Amino acid sequence: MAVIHQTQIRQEILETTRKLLVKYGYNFISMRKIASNAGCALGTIYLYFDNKDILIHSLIDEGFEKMYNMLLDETRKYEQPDKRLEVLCKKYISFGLEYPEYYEIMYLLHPERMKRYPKEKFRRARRTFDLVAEILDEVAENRGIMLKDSTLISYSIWASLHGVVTILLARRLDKRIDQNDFIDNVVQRTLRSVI
Amino acid sequence: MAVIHQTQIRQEILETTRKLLVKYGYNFISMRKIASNAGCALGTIYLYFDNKDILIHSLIDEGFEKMYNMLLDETRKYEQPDKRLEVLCKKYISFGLEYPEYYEIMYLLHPERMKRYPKEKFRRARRTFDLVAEILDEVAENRGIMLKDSTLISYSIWASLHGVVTILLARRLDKRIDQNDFIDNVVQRTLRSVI
Amino acid sequence: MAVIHQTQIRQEILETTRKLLVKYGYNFISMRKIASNAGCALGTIYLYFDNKDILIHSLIDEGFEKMYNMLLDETRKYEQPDKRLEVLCKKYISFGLEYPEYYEIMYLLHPERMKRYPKEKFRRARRTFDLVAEILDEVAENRGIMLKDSTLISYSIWASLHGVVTILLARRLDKRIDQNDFIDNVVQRTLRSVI
Amino acid sequence: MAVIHQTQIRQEILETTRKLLVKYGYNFISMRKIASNAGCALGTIYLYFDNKDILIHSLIDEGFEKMYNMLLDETRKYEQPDKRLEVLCKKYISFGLEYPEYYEIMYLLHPERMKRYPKEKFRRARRTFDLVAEILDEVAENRGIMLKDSTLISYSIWASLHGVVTILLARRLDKRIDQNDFIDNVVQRTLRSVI
DNA sequence: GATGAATGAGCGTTCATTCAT
DNA sequence: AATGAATGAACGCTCATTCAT
Repeated sequence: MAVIHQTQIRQEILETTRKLLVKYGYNFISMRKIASNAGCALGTIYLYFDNKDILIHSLIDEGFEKMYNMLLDETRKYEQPDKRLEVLCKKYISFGLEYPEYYEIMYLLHPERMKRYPKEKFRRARRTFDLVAEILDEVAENRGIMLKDSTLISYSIWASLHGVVTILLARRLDKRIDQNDFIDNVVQRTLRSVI
Repeated sequence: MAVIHQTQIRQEILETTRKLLVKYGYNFISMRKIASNAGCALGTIYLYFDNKDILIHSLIDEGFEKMYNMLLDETRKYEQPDKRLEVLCKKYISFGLEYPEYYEIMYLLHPERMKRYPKEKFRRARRTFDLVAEILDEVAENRGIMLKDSTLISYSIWASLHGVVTILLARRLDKRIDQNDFIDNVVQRTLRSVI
Repeated sequence: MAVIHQTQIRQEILETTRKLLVKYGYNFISMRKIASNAGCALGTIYLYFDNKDILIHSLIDEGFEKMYNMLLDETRKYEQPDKRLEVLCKKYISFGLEYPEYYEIMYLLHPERMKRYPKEKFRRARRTFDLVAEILDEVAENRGIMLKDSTLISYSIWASLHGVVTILLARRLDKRIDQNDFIDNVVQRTLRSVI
Repeated sequence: MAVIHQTQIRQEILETTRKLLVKYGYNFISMRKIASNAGCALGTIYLYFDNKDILIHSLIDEGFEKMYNMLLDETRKYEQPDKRLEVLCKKYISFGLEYPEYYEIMYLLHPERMKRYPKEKFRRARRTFDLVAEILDEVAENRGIMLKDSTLISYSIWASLHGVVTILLARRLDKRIDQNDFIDNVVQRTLRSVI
């Protein structure tokens, strides 16, 4: 019972933090605001998270988990390798745009500046690349060719997708350009260039 | 003499800010840290910059100027359009890696933190895209085709290059992958996919 | 227990602020001086008062309340209208001299510094004038005359009383003149001139 | 020549300070603003005034001088004692309203809080009261009575007039009351009550 | 386990004053 | 005599963290 209760408060804190993160951004959330929005006392947060960094890190973990599951679910819907790769790219971008709060803390914070974040946790992020690499191998096999280094290409593809997301999240796309055209162009270029 | 001295301190403040930006990131620099690292009093900064935003904006301006000049100089060395596009891409990435402090504030700062930034200054940023679009038109002309929208493609290319830079600056590239291979792969994919 | 403790610190802050107001005046008190004199941390003040203005406003409220009650209590002791008016005048002055800290912020603060003061609270201040007007009407009725405008005369009387208080608080009365003679003279002139 | 020049800058500084005082109020003027508005360097002010307080004090001196001269000029226009007293009262109030910047520093600053102000300078202020007392004596003589203490009555009258000015400067007069009616009522009450 | 009052370092900014030139 | 760059204490305020209850 007690354990269940603990988990409930913990989850409530995490969810509230996520909501505040999307609403106000990383720099404008405070432990006070989190506590009052989560409906618990300020001190209570510290029972579940040693400090603010660790709370944020927990969200990062959640984010990697959520993204991986979403990409996996989406790609499972299709069988054709090229199609699987296409939906993977599109879903990656839409995840970033749909969950900017996750995306920001997952990919925009410098690991070196997050001194208290255990670096081995970033390994969890790697699962996403393994998924891309896997699908790339399928694509290659399907096309009857050999990919020299599907991991390298995975990261290369990621660069383009990540570029799209960060540009859009930072609202740096020129107003004269349609967001969907922009996304489509990058995705098509990316698919076209994979050999 | 006095003027030289003025410029020295002003430059010292700008350089210190740049260094601290690399080291700690935008969110964790303060006027106090800048002052103490620059070896001047807190109030002295305000003799040269009206407020923190304007100090940062001065760096942004410098960054846009520097980047544009570097890209222009580099592309001028070559005549062949495809070559010009290639060195443009490579130089863009190397600028980002060489001047991370500029790159961060130029392209990663959230618009909400740029509220005080005079909008007309963003035009300076656009010059880079104009340069890309211009070279793209040359490439198309050279290949005897018409580009429907070189501006859209400029931004699309930018997304890939920007993705590379941000991944590398955030130290998110898997250690098993060679940084130069990564850069080359993205650049080659990018060039290959431009039609 | 906790509540009592809360109230104690809150009261300590209010009292300290009052003392510092007398000693240094509105312009030279700071949250830091208040905190150190109240024996608490700077941040603690903000647990009880959202900002400096609200802290001052709380004192203003207290002052209006206290003054009104004192005047009401004093005038209730007497029945004869002229006597009631006389004690009202004298009590007004003695309130000002006894609680200079209240008086200063109640009546000497510039409107520009009161911008955050909720305007409806000024109504509380008006109760004092209503009391004067009321007694003036009694005086007139008692003398068998009609006062054309008891509100105007209330403010006119106030001017004289306020003048006395501010002169004495600013220590501007010539040393050769006895303070009590001064007060008596103004009060007698005031009473005599009311028709 | 040099002396004349000195005096010119000194006067420019004093005038600028006065203007800024009326425009922004005592708390919002700074030595920097004074210097830039006076068209001299910041350091130059310190050649003529040891510190900010002394600069303000010089203005106080000017104010007392100016007020005395204005009251003297005005009362000299008339011969009839009661009339002379009336215009004295009215001029006093109109001086306060016309030169709020002077009035504020002359009469609203606590001498104790102006630690560096030489107290003997306040004696200059006394000339005004001497003028009132003088006219009061004329009034009494004219009416064929003896004033027991014209100095006391001078201060008593002053209290009423000072009350009017401070209420109006602090914008504390009820909006429903006409300012001129208010002034007239106090002046008439004051004149009527002088015996 | 849960609370929330209390802390104090830190923030961006202002400003009277000093002093080398 | 005149300058203005430089200083550093002070301001109002925020916030992560601690700890007695």
